[in-house]
Amino acid sequence: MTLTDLTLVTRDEASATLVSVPSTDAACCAPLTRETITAADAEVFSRRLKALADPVRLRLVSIVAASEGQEACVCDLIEPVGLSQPTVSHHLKILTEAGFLSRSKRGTWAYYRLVPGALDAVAAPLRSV
Amino acid sequence: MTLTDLTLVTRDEASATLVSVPSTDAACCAPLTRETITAADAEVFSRRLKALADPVRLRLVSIVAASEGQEACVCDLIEPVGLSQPTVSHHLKILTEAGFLSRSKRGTWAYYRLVPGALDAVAAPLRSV
DNA sequence: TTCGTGTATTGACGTTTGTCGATATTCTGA
DNA sequence: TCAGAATATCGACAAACGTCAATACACGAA
Repeated sequence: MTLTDLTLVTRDEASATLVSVPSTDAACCAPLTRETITAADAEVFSRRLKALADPVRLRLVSIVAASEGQEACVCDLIEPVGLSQPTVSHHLKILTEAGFLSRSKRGTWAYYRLVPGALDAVAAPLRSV
Repeated sequence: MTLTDLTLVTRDEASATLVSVPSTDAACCAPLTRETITAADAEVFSRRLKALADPVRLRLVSIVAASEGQEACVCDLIEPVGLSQPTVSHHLKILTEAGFLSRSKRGTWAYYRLVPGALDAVAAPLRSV
């Protein structure tokens, strides 16, 4: 899990609210505009956003979602994004560790699949209603 | 505008789809899972996500939204995030240039306000329905 | 077991990012 | 006009990031 390396206290000279425990909300936290996000929740949420905030990774997610059976192997993704195989694997790892993709190996091929609801969970805290 | 430094063609040895023009969709692009995002749209969308993908900036957006009249001056934001004034101004600039906040100066104070619909516009392409 | 193929990891490199102190800018009030 | 206050910009620095070539690993086929 990516949560294991989460630093709960980044600046201990700051206020006590920075030490609060992350929300147990599946979507990480309440809508940003409804109540002030805690420092811990902001850390968790920004981690997920960072994983998505790269043009190559956005394309990978999109291509996987649009593929036959919502899954694709690495070999199918190298040519569309135009990067080296190690780089593509690296991006896929980041997306997988962030919970957006799941990996299943069949033979020598590694198939990546979109995790249902993962994108919606990120979108939820951004919605105003 | 931040769009002026957008490099439409990053790798000309890649496929022709990388050279396509960005979508005119207000939300930047169609849902990621509905159709494959173009390289240009991915560049634009990742720029907005990057602006949001920082724990301090998430807190700033959240605090501004929760403030009286949905606006706050820099002086109100320094203490809650526990960083220096130049750093807070820097983050506010990034959020403003990305279109999430608007700035209005009254006297020596600079008031930042949430741009209506800006967060929803980012959330839209992430939704599966 | 050995070979070939698909994928992951490692190590290196240049670029970008977040932060600060120092300083510049802009405005108010006297 | 000048002094002080709020904010923005600049320059520097360490840390994180994106990329690649080289290499290691895992698996199927012969």
